[in-house]
Amino acid sequence: MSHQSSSIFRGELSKKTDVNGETIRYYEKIGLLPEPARTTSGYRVYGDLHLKRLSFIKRCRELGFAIKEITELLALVDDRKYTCAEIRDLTVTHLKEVEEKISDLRKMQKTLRHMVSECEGGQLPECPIVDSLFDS
Amino acid sequence: MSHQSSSIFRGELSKKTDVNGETIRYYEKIGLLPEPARTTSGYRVYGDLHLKRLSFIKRCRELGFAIKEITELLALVDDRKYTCAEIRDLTVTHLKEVEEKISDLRKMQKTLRHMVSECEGGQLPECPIVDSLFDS
DNA sequence: CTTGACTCTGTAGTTACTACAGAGTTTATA
DNA sequence: TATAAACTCTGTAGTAACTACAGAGTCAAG
Repeated sequence: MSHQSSSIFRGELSKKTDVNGETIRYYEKIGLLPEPARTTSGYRVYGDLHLKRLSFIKRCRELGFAIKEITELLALVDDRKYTCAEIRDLTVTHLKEVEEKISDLRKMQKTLRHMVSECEGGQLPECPIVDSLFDS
Repeated sequence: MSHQSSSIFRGELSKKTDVNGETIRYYEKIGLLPEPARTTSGYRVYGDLHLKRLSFIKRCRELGFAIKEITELLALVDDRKYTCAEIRDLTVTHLKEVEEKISDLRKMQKTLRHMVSECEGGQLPECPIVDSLFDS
């Protein structure tokens, strides 16, 4: 038996996962992270499962999943009833959202670039950017 | 003198600009849209200047400018002291923000696409997506 | 035994809106 | 003219996902 379950306080969980300490409390409050055990004085005591779960959450957030989406993913995983197809569906849906955002931002980028290219950045109060912002 | 200044209520300003009526009130509250005149009964009365300004704001928002950025743009324009270079700077800064978002989202897109491509979407509770979410 | 670093709770602030509730006003129609 | 529909008013609260306190208690080192 070589693996010991490590017990840590919030600060260390925060360090290990690179998730803000307040955010950890927040995740607990909204039910994303299960309530940990407490010391007699009330300190939260986290174990390996919390560490694993919080890392999962962090990775999902980094990939732009919304909390609600993560909740769904975790619900499937927690149930142990998920099928690969369900997880895939959620991921594909999220991927589509990401791609739509990219497409919106590309449109902005194009327009902004055009506006900037029209502008010579002179010292006069005549600006084609302002003009184009006023003409919709 | 053929141009009359049109006086309209909030609902019509909302329709003409396609900006939610509550949002108009909000813009007034935060000082983005100047307080309009009122009828004796207290109804807001908007004129052409409000229409023009709100259209400007809307166009900026569509281009992803933050309220704070729009405030800065409008301050420069209101002062009549702006130079083309200042406006250009703000726009270039914003363009860079947009481009960073695109770059972040592209990374997400790439990872998500890879995850999805690894997954066959079968009926079994074994999912490479879940695995890759758990391994950071 | 005291100092500093940690943790606890609850609450408020952030961004950019959106959505009421409850009351008064205007307008169109019968 | 009466009344009903549609509009507007105010203030407040909710949304997403945190972040930042204040004020109090706790733990570890020197």
